[in-house]
Amino acid sequence: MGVDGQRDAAAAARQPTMADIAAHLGISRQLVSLALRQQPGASEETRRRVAEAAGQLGYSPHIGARLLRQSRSRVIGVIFTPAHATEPEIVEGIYPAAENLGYHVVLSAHTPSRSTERAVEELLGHRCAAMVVIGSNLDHPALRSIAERSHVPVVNVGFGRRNPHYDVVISAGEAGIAQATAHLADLGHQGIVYVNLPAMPPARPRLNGYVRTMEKLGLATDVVTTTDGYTEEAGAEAGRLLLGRNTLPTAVMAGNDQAAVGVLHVLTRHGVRVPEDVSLTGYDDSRMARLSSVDLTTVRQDPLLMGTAAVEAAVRRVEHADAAPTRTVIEPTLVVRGSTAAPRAADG
Amino acid sequence: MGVDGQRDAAAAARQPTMADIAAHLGISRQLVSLALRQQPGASEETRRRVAEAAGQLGYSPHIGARLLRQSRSRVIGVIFTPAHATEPEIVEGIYPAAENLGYHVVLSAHTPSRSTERAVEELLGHRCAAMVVIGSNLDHPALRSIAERSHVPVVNVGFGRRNPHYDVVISAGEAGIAQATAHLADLGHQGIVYVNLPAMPPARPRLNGYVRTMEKLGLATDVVTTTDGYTEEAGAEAGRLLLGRNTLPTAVMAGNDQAAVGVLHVLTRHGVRVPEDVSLTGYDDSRMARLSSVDLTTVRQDPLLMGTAAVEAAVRRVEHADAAPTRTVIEPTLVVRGSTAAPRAADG
DNA sequence: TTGTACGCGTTATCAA
DNA sequence: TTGATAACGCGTACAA
Repeated sequence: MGVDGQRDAAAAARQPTMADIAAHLGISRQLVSLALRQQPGASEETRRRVAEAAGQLGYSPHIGARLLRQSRSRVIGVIFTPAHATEPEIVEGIYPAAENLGYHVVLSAHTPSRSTERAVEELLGHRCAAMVVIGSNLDHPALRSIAERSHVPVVNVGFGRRNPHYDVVISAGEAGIAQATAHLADLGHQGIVYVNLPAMPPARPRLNGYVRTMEKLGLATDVVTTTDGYTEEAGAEAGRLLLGRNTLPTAVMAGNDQAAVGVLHVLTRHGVRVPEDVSLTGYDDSRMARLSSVDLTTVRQDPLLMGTAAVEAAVRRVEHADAAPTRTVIEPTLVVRGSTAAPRAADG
Repeated sequence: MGVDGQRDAAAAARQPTMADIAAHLGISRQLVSLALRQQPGASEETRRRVAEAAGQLGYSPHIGARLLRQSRSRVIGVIFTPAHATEPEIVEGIYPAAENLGYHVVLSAHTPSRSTERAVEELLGHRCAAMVVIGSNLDHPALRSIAERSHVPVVNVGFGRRNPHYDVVISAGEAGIAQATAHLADLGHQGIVYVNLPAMPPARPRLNGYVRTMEKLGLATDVVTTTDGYTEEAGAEAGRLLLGRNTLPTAVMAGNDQAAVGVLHVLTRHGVRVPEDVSLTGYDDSRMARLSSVDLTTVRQDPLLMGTAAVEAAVRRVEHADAAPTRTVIEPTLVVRGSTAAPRAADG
């Protein structure tokens, strides 16, 4: 009782531990551990009492201590950029996927003031078993270097070719843009402009999808290239370039949703109606695209699926040390909304 | 040499530890610890060799082990919603602020599939010294319960009154809206509609700011209330309500930027020009508001400042156990852009 | 300047 | 079914 009292009093100051629960119930720490982990070795009655005491004392397991003891880490580190558009949704997909496979998630933000290097360093400090890097601005050598130095499997999400150093999870940008292009051609469009955003990491496959599909359809390509960035601002720049032409095209495809919204703003502000005068498509199926006021035809990457694929690739590498890095391609789907319609010439 | 060789070989499989560095250099592990932490007790030469070996072996300190050993935790847990608009910017402000004060940051996401409770549980598992909760959808009793059960200081960012259970960091919504209202009145507007978003946690003070300022100016209040949500969709709903009226007001103030953009989309799509026909204001100075295609007059909350204030409040509570929770009000500033102008009647 | 001994909270191995 | 003991990586007295 004297010892219990001391334990209880001390527990008020710090987070309760297994020892506190054990002292509280008058049993050993180890038994508490077994009971909490649902391992064989504790009686039903003991299990019940331990669970009750844990809830009552506000016990939560010390993740660091557990990790320290266990030989193998069950932590997946995730590097992401908070301010970006699609990445948060991928993060949302990572949590349930990791949980299903029995892994923890530790997030590390990459911001203008916090380099990817720092984010990596922190994740290694948490002894993550693998790292998922979402939408980084790193090139192949940089990613390769991280994978080699960190001694843990690395999964790059968003772009990249198959390679022996890190896994890649990617949406089939070429196929997605091809679908959107074919959709516009089916509606009767012939003058289809593509707004290329070279600063966007997965810009190249999307451009390829446009060029190849147009060639296959026997249509002339018409690409507007923005100078920098790949957000609304870049789209607005493209919109102004289009307005400076003698005649507008009947359809515009933007490299992503944000740029499409930038185009939309500029066009509508100048009295051009979408889709009556110009059809418009985006890419990503971001939240903005779904707004009734935007209602953008776009291509869905399924960020949840990408998050799941990233976790599965990571866990596969963790649990099979000799497995070679893979490249997973998530097939995108066209989402037709109100921003595309047949061109007026084809109407009459 | 035999022992060193074993250490080196074993280090290839796991992350290197201080013991690996020590074995590599033939010195004691504790000396490595002193040298790495820049503590007195190691020679200049030793320090240099240790730093070199650490870099060479790819050593990074084991955060969990360090936390376990040290009596006091220097970790600040942050709960945020990845998909929200302003919160990521607050997160970006938290990192440098925490670093300045010598604290680590551990993020925990609150998503549709991951409750705040879970996020709290995980942060407690990391033995954070304090928790910062950003833009939660919890009410006062829930926050109070978290603060009491977790035994660590809690800082709520975004809304809330002063109370004895947790700190509050808030932007002065009333003052911000008052500034925007006065700005519109100065331009000559008299029929100023406020788009109230009751689902938004800090809705009340903003509404108050509008009502009180209008009364002070002797103008009639005119509030449009949305049914749910507080994003573009809610703004679009308000925009449609306004279009259904016989005459449009000359100025519309939205409860936040997202709603303002929703209003903007609906109005411009129906041929209403902003600001020529209707002036429009938002709140938050989000990235969207700064886009040249949106160019929204808004109120700046300074998310970085809020992040800094949240960290400072948390650290204060951590380092002064008997300190009472505070309420920090960040003064917002009006940002005048192109979406507001004098009404046409006042022009002639 | 360097090394020894111990403990943080947990899990794992073994014996009772 | 339970309990003693060791170990994970690190920091910190204290001794050499």
